[in-house]
Amino acid sequence: MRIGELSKATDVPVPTIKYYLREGLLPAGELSSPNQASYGDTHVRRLRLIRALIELAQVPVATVKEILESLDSDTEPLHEQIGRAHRALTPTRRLSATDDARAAATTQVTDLIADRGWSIDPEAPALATLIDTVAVLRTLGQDNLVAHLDTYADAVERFTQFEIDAVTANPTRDQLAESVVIGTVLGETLIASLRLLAQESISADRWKNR
Amino acid sequence: MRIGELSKATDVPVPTIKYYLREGLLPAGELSSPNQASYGDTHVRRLRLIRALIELAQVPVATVKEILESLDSDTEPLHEQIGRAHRALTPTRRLSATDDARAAATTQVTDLIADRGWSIDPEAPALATLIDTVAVLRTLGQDNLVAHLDTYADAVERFTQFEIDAVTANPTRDQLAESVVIGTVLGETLIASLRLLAQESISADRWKNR
DNA sequence: CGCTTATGGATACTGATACTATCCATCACA
DNA sequence: TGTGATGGATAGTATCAGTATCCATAAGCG
Repeated sequence: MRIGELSKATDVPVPTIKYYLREGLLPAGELSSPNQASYGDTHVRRLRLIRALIELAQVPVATVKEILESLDSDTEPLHEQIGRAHRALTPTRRLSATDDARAAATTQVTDLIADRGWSIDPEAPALATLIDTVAVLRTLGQDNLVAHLDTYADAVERFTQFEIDAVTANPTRDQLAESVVIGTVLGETLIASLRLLAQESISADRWKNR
Repeated sequence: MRIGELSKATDVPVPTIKYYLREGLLPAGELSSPNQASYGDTHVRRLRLIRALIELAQVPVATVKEILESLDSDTEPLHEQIGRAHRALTPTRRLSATDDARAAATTQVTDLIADRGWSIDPEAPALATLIDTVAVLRTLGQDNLVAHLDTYADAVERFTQFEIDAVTANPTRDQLAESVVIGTVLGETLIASLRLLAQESISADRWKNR
């Protein structure tokens, strides 16, 4: 398959494919001569994955690169790989919540984790994000949402459990790792859009007239 | 409160505040003379909200503007407002899934909605995103994840229901609308980070050694 | 009163990101 | 044999989210 065909197969413009090659998102094709390379099925798959991450999940190119690199290093333990993907997916932010809201958020989240018996690395990037989010919600006066953190955690635990099960069903380790990454990233998009739909439906029922 | 104090109170640099004023994210302060304005508590709140949307939820500035405009138009019915926020939050994308995956995804999602009795506008932006996501997951060979769409929907329905309840508790319509927007956007961040934490915990338990 | 600092408003500049465009010396193939 | 595609390199572009600079004026202090 030449680059033009790859482009046709995936609907990605040739210059964009070249760009991804340059950036190291997509492995180079097999060179048969200095200006002739051939691409295979893995390239089609990989390219589709790249586009899904970028367009659907809005992951920045640099982050996609990191994620794919971790995917391609099969020496790394799976749990490490997940950690790497999580880190890549969690932006660093510096936020303005009031100090007491932040303190309250920290204890609330710590308690939640303890209550559920979750084993969380204190350095986990998602931990900081969660605390920040709770703190901001409090600062913005949304205490009644935050009060039900537990309900959220219940629901989340539910689908996370089966996600891991579904993903574990993969026979080879490589497939497993890929599934984990895809599941982590696109799963979020899936959940988010389901949630918006559910909201729309419920809001339609409840607020037709307000 | 002058702009410098507003800056100190929210930890947002003065030039950035000026930028938000220019862009119409933040209403102008009350002018006492041609170059002297005073800002109040609403500005502090609004600015915090803006930063939360931008930094935590990664919402682009232009989208924040749209959302806030809809928030400030109290003539608009609540359901319309939510639709507007959803539209602003859903990026338009053009994706490469295989045609049969896309067809399968469309029927699956349509069935899901019918089964649950959800009332969804066929134009709902989240609908297209959901179909795309399912289609891409299928194309990428993640059928076992997609097979449990229903499980996801269950969990999502669970917290959406109580979110709407929590938010409905707001006394005034303005507060309600604000809560809805904050809940919609920051709720997603909350759920996403909870999910990452749950994943980390389960993955730690299961794959310590792989 | 005078002097330093801050302010509102306007305009210009910057750095990052994600591509596009152009060029060129091959190469495939009709 | 010539027309179009290709790999590789380099340069250009559009958008985004701020920063920086300037200016005339105003506030706060000593």
